[in-house]
Amino acid sequence: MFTIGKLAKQSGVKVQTVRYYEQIGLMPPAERSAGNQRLYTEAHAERLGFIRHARELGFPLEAIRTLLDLSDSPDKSCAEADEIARARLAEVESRIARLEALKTELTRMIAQCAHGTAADCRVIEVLAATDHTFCASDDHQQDAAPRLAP
Amino acid sequence: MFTIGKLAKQSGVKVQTVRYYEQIGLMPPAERSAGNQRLYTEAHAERLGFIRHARELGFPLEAIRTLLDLSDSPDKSCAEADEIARARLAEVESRIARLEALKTELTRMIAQCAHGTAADCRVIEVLAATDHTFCASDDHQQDAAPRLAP
DNA sequence: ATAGGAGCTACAGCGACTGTAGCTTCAAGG
DNA sequence: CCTTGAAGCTACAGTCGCTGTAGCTCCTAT
Repeated sequence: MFTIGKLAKQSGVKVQTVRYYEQIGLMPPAERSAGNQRLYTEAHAERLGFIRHARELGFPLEAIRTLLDLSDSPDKSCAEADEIARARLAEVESRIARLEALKTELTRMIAQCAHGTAADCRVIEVLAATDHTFCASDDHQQDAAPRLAP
Repeated sequence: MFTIGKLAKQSGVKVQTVRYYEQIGLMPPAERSAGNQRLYTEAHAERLGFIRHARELGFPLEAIRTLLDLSDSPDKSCAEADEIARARLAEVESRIARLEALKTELTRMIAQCAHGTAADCRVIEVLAATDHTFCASDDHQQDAAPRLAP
């Protein structure tokens, strides 16, 4: 049995985050010591490790919830897990494609910058072109702004 | 002079978002009609177009604020704009690299899934491995969870 | 006995919006 | 002229996944 601090250190997740996971029901409520401190076992550490790893792979917490449910009931079909992973893969692939388009455009913008005044700045000029005249493709949408065109 | 609805439609930004940009000072306060409705000119439309385009390229609003300031004072050096664009490019490149690593790992996970029960599911097994035994690389960090290791 | 580190709860804040409630105003049709 | 419905207004809550803070209590070492 160890405290939340040890658990956090062991798993590389912050103390606050562990409490947050408990609050949203991703981690089960921990047992408490006489002085009301949370006490954890290896089982908790494993579950938290699972969550952390899934987060590193970019799965949203709701997906992780489902994956944990599946992992808790080993007799269920893993089709759902497969589907979640495939959806995440598709997402990653589409993000890569969009980012490649961004990279192309940013590279062009920067290459053409003559390092003069803002009036002649290619970077600013490209951004100001409402018609995307200077863009290599129209695909540079929805990166940091995922809901621009819903 | 046109209303916020036309401006929003014309520029592909939502009405709420336009008001939000005004609220945070990215768009100047609009003139108002007798009945207190916002009235916009072409100049506003251009500025909003600039913002939208920059958002599509993933620039954060603070960076856009700086870029707009530069664009408003054409005599300044464009070095700052160049720097912002370069920083964004670096960010995009590092995200691509990380996403490629994720893609590799997700692909492997999915390929090994035998479509049986959760007990034998490769997807779940990989996630449960706290030591990253099954990972092709340790680089699959900080995608959807950018602050896991701050 | 005391110091200080670790734990506790509760809540605010991040970025960039989005959605809702509950109003007022405007434009078109009857 | 009146009504209706769309579009506008403000103000605020919610999204996601945490992170940070305030103001406590508790545990451990000296």
